[in-house]
Amino acid sequence: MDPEQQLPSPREVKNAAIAQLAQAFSNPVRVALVGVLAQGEFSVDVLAGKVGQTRANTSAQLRALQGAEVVQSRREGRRVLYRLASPAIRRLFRGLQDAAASSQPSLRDLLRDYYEREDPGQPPLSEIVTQLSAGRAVLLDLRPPDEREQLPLPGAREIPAEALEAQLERLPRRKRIYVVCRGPYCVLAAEGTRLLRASGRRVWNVFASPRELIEAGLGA
Amino acid sequence: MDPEQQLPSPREVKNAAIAQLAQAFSNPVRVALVGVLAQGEFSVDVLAGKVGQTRANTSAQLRALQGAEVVQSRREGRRVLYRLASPAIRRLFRGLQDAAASSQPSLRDLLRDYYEREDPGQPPLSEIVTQLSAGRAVLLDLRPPDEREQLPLPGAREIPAEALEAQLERLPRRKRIYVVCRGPYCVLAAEGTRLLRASGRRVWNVFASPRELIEAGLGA
DNA sequence: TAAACACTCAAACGATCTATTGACTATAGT
DNA sequence: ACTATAGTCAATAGATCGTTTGAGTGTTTA
Repeated sequence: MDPEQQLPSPREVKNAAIAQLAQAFSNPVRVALVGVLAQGEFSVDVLAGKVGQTRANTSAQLRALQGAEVVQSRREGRRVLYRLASPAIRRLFRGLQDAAASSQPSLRDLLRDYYEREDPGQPPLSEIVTQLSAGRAVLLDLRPPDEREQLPLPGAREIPAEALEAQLERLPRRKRIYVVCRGPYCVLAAEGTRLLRASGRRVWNVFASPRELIEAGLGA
Repeated sequence: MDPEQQLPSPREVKNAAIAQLAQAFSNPVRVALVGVLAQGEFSVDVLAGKVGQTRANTSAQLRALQGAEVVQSRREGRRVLYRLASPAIRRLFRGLQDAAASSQPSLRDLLRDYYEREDPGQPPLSEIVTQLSAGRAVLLDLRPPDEREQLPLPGAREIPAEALEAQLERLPRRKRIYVVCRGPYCVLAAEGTRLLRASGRRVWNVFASPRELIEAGLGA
């Protein structure tokens, strides 16, 4: 019952486990990797390209994530595919993003500019889904094709972020447009929203991930 | 719009901010400090005692936490009192504990032994509060006095964990007993629950923090 | 069987982190 | 003013981390 023992106490084991888990997220490259893996399952080379790192370093950081039981891997032919280890990890990653956004003033300012979360015109998710189902609004999916296909959004217009400027004409001028990308804090979605607003359209950046949209009933 | 720029892009800023926040939790001593600070506001020396570290190291780790905007401090006389910076941090810490508990097999085994979370006899929080209000059960608060007084639980029997064995007689033999301590993953609560069960009493370790109990209506 | 591909591993380097030591600063009490 | 108390700071040494380089391991295709 003594809280201070010489041998590793359960409390120390617990704190060490939490520290180990947090340590997995303590590096920007690993955070970027988790951010991509939140979209689906990808090979080392694809991940390396998406986060802008060498193959070797990407592999090393993935192994670090695997050691912390944040990701899992499986071999398929000559590729090795990585994915998040559990829904608990997905929730934790979202929690980290929320906490970073709401607790660090510097980031909060950046994000207010970018994401306009408290945009007063933003309806709740259920209302957005209703509008989309009724055809009173359009959903625009800015994800790159390989991420899109891992969890497609039924009925969405699909334009990869980097092609948005060139394909503006595919989008209605008057109808309400909801933009979605990797998740609530995705930079691409924020930039796309700005671009579309500048073109005079009525646009909102949905503060949710594709998964949340589907869970809210999209396409059901 | 190019996702790969040479100057720090917003995405890199965001990932770096998340990494910095996670880094604050990547050390067992800092995790222990946050765990204590989740209970209230304490001075450096008190914290050093609770986590079993020197004053200097405790101060240094607190400064690291402050740099990540996880804690704040204020001076009162010759003491400096630290506290968590925001409710967002409190939520994040809880999320980290949940994720660690549910995702790391090694820890999950340890915790199953200790916390018996899936104890089939454990009613929902609201029901527990109802039983307590009606006097059909007893709430036992095992926190040390200095933490207890930061957020007292109305109507609870107060026995610090290390005094529990000596004061067993203060507790009823037949009535249902709910044990609470620092939070759902508190080792002291788990050990206390075991001790009480061994004495033949009907005991449950409430899977909640004192704050959650009060928010569930305790004493209202 | 050889070549190409996708990835991992080992070594190595500088950078960062952790904890200790002892000196230093600020406040309160005598 | 002196002393005790509470905390911070600077220096340091050992450990860990992050990334690159080049070699090595499986797997598939030619």
